[in-house]
Amino acid sequence: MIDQRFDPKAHEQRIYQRWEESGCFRPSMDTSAEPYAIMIPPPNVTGSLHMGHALNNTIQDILCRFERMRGKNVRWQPGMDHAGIATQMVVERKLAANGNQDRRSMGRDAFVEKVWEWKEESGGTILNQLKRLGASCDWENTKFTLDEDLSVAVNKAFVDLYNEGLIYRAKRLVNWDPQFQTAISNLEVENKEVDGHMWHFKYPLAGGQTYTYVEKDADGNVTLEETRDYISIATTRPETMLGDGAVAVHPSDERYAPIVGKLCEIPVGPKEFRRLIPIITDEYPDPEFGSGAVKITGAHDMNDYQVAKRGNIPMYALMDEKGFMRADGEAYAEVAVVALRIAEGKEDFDEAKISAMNLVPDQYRGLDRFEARKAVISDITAEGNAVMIADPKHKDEETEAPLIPYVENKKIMQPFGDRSGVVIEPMLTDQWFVDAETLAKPAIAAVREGQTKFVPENWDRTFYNWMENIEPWCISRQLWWGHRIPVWYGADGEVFCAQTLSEAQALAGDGVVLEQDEDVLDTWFSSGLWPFSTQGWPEETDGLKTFYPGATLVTAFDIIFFWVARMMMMGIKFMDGEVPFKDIYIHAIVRDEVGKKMSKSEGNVIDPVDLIDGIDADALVAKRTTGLRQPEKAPQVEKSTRKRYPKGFDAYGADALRFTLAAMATKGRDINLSVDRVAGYRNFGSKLWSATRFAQMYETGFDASVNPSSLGLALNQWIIGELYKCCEQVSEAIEDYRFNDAADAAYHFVWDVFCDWYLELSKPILQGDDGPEKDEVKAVLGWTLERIFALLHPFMPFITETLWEQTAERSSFLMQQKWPGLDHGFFNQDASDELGWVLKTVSQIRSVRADVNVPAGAKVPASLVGANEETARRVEAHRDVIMRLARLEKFEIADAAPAGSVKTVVDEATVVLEIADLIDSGEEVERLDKQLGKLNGEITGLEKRLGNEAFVAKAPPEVVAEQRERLTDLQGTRDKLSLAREQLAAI
RNA sequence: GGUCGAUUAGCUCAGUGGUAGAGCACUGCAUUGACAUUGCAGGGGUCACAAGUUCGAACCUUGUAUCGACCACCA
Repeated sequence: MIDQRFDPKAHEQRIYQRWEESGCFRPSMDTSAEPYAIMIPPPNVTGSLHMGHALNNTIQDILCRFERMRGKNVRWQPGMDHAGIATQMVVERKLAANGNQDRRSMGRDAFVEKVWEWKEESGGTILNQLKRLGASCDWENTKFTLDEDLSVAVNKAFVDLYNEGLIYRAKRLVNWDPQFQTAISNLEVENKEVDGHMWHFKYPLAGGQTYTYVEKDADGNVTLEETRDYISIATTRPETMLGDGAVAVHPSDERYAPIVGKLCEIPVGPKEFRRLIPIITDEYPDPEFGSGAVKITGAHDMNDYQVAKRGNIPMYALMDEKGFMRADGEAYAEVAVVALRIAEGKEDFDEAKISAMNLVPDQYRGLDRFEARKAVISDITAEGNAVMIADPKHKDEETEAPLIPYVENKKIMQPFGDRSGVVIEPMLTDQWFVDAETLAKPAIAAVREGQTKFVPENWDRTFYNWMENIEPWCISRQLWWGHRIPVWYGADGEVFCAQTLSEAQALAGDGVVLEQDEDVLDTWFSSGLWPFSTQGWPEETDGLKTFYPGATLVTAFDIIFFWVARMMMMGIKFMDGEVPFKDIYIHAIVRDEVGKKMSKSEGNVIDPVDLIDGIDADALVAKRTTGLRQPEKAPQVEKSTRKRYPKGFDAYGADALRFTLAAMATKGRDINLSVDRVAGYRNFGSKLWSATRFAQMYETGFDASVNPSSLGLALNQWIIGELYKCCEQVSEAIEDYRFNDAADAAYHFVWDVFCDWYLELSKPILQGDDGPEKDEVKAVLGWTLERIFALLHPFMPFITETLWEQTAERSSFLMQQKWPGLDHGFFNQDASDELGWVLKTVSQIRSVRADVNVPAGAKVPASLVGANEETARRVEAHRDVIMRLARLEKFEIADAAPAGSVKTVVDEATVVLEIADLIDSGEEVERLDKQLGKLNGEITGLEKRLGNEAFVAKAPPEVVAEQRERLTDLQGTRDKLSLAREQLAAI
């Protein structure tokens, strides 16, 4: 006999170890079996399991276990991502904490060695957490993106793309992270709205020239006309004025037509060396916005960069890699003179010359960019070059309002590094790029042609939208942790791209001294190769042949661009045009139960491991309040956590968590995770456990063989039919990625049908005399339970495997058994009708008893009036069990009902409870009236519909017939009930 | 500005044109034998709003309102 309850802690890890040791997670490599592969989205080596991972991996595990049981050759490919920036950050912080070391003083090799040490010691806890969840990955084939074989793949991919011209080096404006001092891709930049200011400054015209500035309204009437010796500019980033190369206005802007082509002065820096820049036209400025004139700082703004390129405007870089104003090069006085000659067209320039020029005036050199901003603003204002307006604070006063500098407070979008959280600075630097546009085309086509399908399909719009507007992908990072770019330079900068140093040397020729590029590749470059690099590419391995393309990619939408798109591009490119996976299942983001994103700063994170192992309230609060960025938030977090989870979390176990996630995994977008539901599904596991215990009490034969088509009892035929129906529903739902439907179908069958009905119905037989009927029920009971174990196994692997193990001597694991319902579909309509009638009869009698307040324990005499032959037969067959479940003293066929009894109609017959003395006839009339009212409402509706000629003519005939039949049934019921009511009222 | 989505029971959510559903919560009853992590019964919804298509709309179309996500943005 199994224990009274299932204790997850006693079994989960033990069972997992047994599975792993026996090699159950390895692919069968059975050549006759259909291959089935899922590539895990490799978690960061620094990562630890969060709810998103738990959902993601539960879904993958359900698919893998399901397909494995269906006989497929399954590889769930696990591994980890080296996560360049994140990992380097972790280790750098750790070094700083332990003795103030920094990577630059250590040197590259020593630092990288440290990271490896850290990886071996602390990296990859997430993989062990996945095991706690029950993930059936092929662990023996675990890969890491920096493994030697994967690095070979990375180098080959790079070299091939380079040789085809799809990777190139260029000087471009890229997103620069001043904290990590590296370029990052567009995707790693998060644009956030922040409170900002827009300053308005005057750029004086060269040589004191003036012009007539005219503003007109929509009808062409002059609203302002004045003589100006300046052009007004608005900016949110005054410090970049130092690098302006021009002022641009729209070609159609009449206000500035008189001064286009003239020079104006940047009103900052030493007076005697003021730089002059040309006023040019470009389509970019919006005449409606600000003053209509835009300062062009090609080296520090993405839009200005385009304008500068079009107009051949020099792009002066102002900052160093830390985001400080440059302090290198010649003194400002000397450089400014050169810049003036360039602006006047008197001196030629090229890229190298411009980038060597440091146009930061001496007094700003070395300042942090935000300090420099303050200084620039105050200097310009002091000199009187700020645009002034009347102070709005004084607008109601009679005296003239004093003038103040024109500074607008407004929300501006600012780019932040998604890892560092600091403001990103566009910087002109040499970087490596992938020609993403070329690679994207076949990937777009593959989705359009249906070689790869998004599930739910509307995500393809998001995919197209991004892929069709894709920009060159910046793949070089100024980091040390990652795949070093396989490019070597000769002494004169000649480029040799090759997979190894010796190959590069061969290209360069003997004796040439080669230096390898210092940069590493974007982590996503190697992740993009994951579906084939993990299977041995570029070697033609069995793994590659068998498991490429994979079946399904399971991931969240926030990674479609980062990863999915790149795998599509790379997979098609390197695997002869074949897509890396057939389906892309995009699942929801897990939020807290009120729909808030889980975040450390909100203190609402639910750690999956806490739900599995349990955590008490104090520990939970402590966990949620430590590490908050805003300490003032902590007390609130503590309060809300204690209120919501006064007892912390029970140890619900992995199965309950998995089942919850599956049941909530609809094809919508968000999952609001409620701990109550986890508790509910933990109870479901207990229910199954105790049902098994029940079976054991009657010495049920587990491991028995049952032939569904040669059973004697309708009860058994019925439950097996229901089981198969359920198996089919679950299979179809999983195939269709409707995990919630699959979980619901299984839950409903096990609890509502099997436990609540089958077990109750079987009790009289199990507790009765020995004989063939009892033997059959015992066999079917055990057999059905075993199929239930199998059916639930993909969702609840631990408890089902434990039950399997503990109910009989087993020669193999449950996870290796056949998926139920494959071989013999069995459904007996007669048995289904018959048991349907039993269930209906019992339920209705129970309902009536409760309605008229018959004491729950009282046994009442009952009879059935108007039963046809078949019903009479059913009464004989099921009398015992009906009497037991409905608590009847007798249940007999009768010709007429005794007066004053309580009645309910089941199909053609009327059940009569002979309890006139127990009840108040007035209340009973009321009850019947209520039911009749409901019935009449429905009948009226149906009659109206069926009376509508258009309905009868146009609706499908089967629908009309169905409604007719329903109407007849309802009318029959109504007639019987109203007869009962009249009899009762007559007393 | 572009794109996608949501609005159904007190709460969290299913529901692809034909009788409005689940879990939790709530109410009443039930305690020796599988299970109180339980059982039985019950209350509770104008499916955001409006118009349209249709014999018939929670579902299709259009519009409105509110909320959300992503992308791109005005110096």
